[in-house]
Amino acid sequence: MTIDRLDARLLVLLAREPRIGVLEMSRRLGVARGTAQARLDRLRERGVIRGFGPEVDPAALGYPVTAFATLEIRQGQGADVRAHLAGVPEVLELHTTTGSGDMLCRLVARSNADLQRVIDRVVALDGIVRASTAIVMENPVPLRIIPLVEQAAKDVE
Amino acid sequence: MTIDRLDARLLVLLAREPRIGVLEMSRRLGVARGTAQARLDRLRERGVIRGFGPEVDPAALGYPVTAFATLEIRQGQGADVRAHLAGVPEVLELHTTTGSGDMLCRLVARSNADLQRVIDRVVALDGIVRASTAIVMENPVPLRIIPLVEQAAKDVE
DNA sequence: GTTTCGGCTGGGCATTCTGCCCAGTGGGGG
DNA sequence: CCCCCACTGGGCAGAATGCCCAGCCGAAAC
Repeated sequence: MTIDRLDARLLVLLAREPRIGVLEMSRRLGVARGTAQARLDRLRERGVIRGFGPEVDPAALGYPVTAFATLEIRQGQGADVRAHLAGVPEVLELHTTTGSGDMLCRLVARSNADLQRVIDRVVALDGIVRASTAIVMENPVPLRIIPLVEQAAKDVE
Repeated sequence: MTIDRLDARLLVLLAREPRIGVLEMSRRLGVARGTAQARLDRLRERGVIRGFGPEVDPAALGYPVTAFATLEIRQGQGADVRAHLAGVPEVLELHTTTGSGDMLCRLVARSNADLQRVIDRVVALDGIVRASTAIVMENPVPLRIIPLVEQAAKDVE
């Protein structure tokens, strides 16, 4: 459940230049190809690397508006709400959080006006008592993992 | 600023099996290799595909606790706060949102107890007036993009 | 109507990478 | 003290890549 410096360097390298192959990776890291290959395989096995899915920009798909909605859920309606929200394409992410039946979800929309449509669709379910929405204006720190990887590697030293 | 059905099929295919190459992709899609290559290049140029970074699971790095913190910011301190939070590895993401100087950030920690340390570090700055934290218990819908891609393709038809 | 142009096809080419194998080495744990 | 595991450095066939080409087609421009 931990990574060493070589793993960390590998992850950072992969994060910066995802398209490089195992051979090039081994060259940059200064290890044999088999080693790089084995490390990579192990990271995937252990679940550290979940996958290499393409990062798609919703804005480039025509959904430039992002918002976070906090949902207050009626007791015992959790499963219904989850299923409902999973069926809404504009819901990119859903978490259940501490607090009285609360959920937090990330939404996207084609415009601020369109956001209303999305929210209406989200709350169009009995199990949802109330929704409080915060529209994202800026994203000073986009989802990142490198600093954490480096921190995790340091903690092991 | 839009994608057609072939683009959508390509994105979905790529999301499901990220490691397949251009040749295999063209076979699955039933088009010439050059076409698949060209579509892929264009999607990257247009910014629809931002990259293929590895998806790293913080839990597997030893950070199984995720939380969202809403920060109330003192007027005019935005830049300081952004710089401060960018320097904290456990801050995976930061957004500025509508509302009075509010920000929303995603945090991870090694444990619930460790979360206290992270929050302390986050709020250790004059510019931050107050922090309200919600700990994530479940993640019924992990960050996803496929449904939105399919929706975007349908809207074009 | 006719021309032009961008996208797609299907193919060929040299280069590179992959997946898989091997024997040999070195250090740490049993 | 020995064994095991990780790493090294190498070889091999097969596959994919990057890059080129000529030809075809439909749509938009003229």
